[in-house]
Amino acid sequence: MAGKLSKIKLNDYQPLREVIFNTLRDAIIMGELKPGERIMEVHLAEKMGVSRTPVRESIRKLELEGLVTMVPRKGTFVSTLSPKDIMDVLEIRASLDALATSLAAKRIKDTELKELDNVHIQFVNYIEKGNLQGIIKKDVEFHEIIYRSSRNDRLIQISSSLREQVQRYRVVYLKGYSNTAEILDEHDRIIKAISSGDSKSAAIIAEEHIKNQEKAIISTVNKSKT
Amino acid sequence: MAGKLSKIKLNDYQPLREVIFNTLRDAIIMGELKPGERIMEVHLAEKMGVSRTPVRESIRKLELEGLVTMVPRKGTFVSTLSPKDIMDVLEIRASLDALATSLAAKRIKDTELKELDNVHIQFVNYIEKGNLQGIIKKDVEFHEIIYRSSRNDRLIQISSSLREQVQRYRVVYLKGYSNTAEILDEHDRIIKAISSGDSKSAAIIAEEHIKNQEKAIISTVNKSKT
DNA sequence: ACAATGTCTTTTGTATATAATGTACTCATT
DNA sequence: AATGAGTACATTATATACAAAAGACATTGT
Repeated sequence: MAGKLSKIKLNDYQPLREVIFNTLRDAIIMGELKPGERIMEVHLAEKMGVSRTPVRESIRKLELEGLVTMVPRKGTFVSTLSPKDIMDVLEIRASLDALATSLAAKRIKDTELKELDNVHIQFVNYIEKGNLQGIIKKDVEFHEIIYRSSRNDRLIQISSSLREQVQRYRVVYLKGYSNTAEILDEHDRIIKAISSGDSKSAAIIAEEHIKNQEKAIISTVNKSKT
Repeated sequence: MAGKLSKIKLNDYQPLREVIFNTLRDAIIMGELKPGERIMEVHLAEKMGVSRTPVRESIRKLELEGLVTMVPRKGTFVSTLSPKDIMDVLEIRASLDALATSLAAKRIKDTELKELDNVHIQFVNYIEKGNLQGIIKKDVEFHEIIYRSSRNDRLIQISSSLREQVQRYRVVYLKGYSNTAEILDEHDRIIKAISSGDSKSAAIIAEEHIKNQEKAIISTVNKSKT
């Protein structure tokens, strides 16, 4: 059991900068820190009861993730998120989701397939109950399992960063999901394609799935313009 | 002329951490810092004549780019780069290059098309002369123009980070290019597809182009095993 | 009244100091 | 001789101190 213990301890310790990084990232994604809002090191450090150093290090990482924008000797701001930005992200995600799903169709294990089924069932449940938090959670899990099953670590990493961006946009501008029925149906078809090992159609459906999101967002943007 | 002066000054100023970040990144990509090699803050700071702070901040960013690996309270090491890692990267690049090239076929401007032609001509020249440095440079430029023409900023950013990884692998393990004739032919066909606006075949050719690189690398790996 | 300049404040950029942790080595004990 | 505790050393993690730059505002000259 020593292995387990040491592993637990390893997961246990987190440097302050990691804690702060996660806190800030979540705050930005969940819209608590709004696009364009200024981030001041001293202020944050005081608020969290730490010194500026770990705060600074966290901000550097957020910068590379694109969540904040730094202007040298001026300050740091929460990145703005234009419709063009989110279109760019979705354009990429369409490709990468297609890739991940087709890889998953080839490489998924039985246990993962079962997980996928379970998560989907819970997803359907939450939709029926109208539980938005639950819906979001299970939607994220659904795609996470697929990405994990692709057996491509870097793909997992990149796509989760992209997913964050979309999530952020959704929270800040859309404030929720729409067309859940359609999403549900697409998830159904994705599961079928993966479980039958049909990587070609898995890719096609996954790509459509994202493109439909694009359309939904475009229509919302246009609506808010008029 | 005041505008020009102030503009120059603006571009001129780079925080130390940026300079260090770039220096270290290049050193890793060019194989001067070898995979697994340890990176010590004090040591680097002394060597570059600065304090530890900007060095640390640079390392944080390198970590997020995946070029170094940190173990809390132990130290930082140049990331190792297994064949599996590089296969993962190429798998993604195949998709993203296909995407970028198909987008470029739709969105490229005449001036960029001319640039592309020019770079390709220079590329051919360098191949004939056997100038390896030149070949690499023009190959990079070729793909950079295509990515730029995709008009998708995030795609540009992600793919250039992936390209760095491949480049690093090439330098560290392969120490050069092979099958230049094939690459040349593929670039030719990519230009044709883009200039005729044929996004479908542009995507297909670009994907093949990367997959051929995969094959080349796989065969080299297998060769070095025996 | 308006523009230019200077100074004052705020905030970031960099350096250094202190604390905590991991590693390696020595020495004693079995 | 092998193992384990203890200790010294190396290195990172965090905090604080100091320097430099940018922005705001007031003051002064025209």
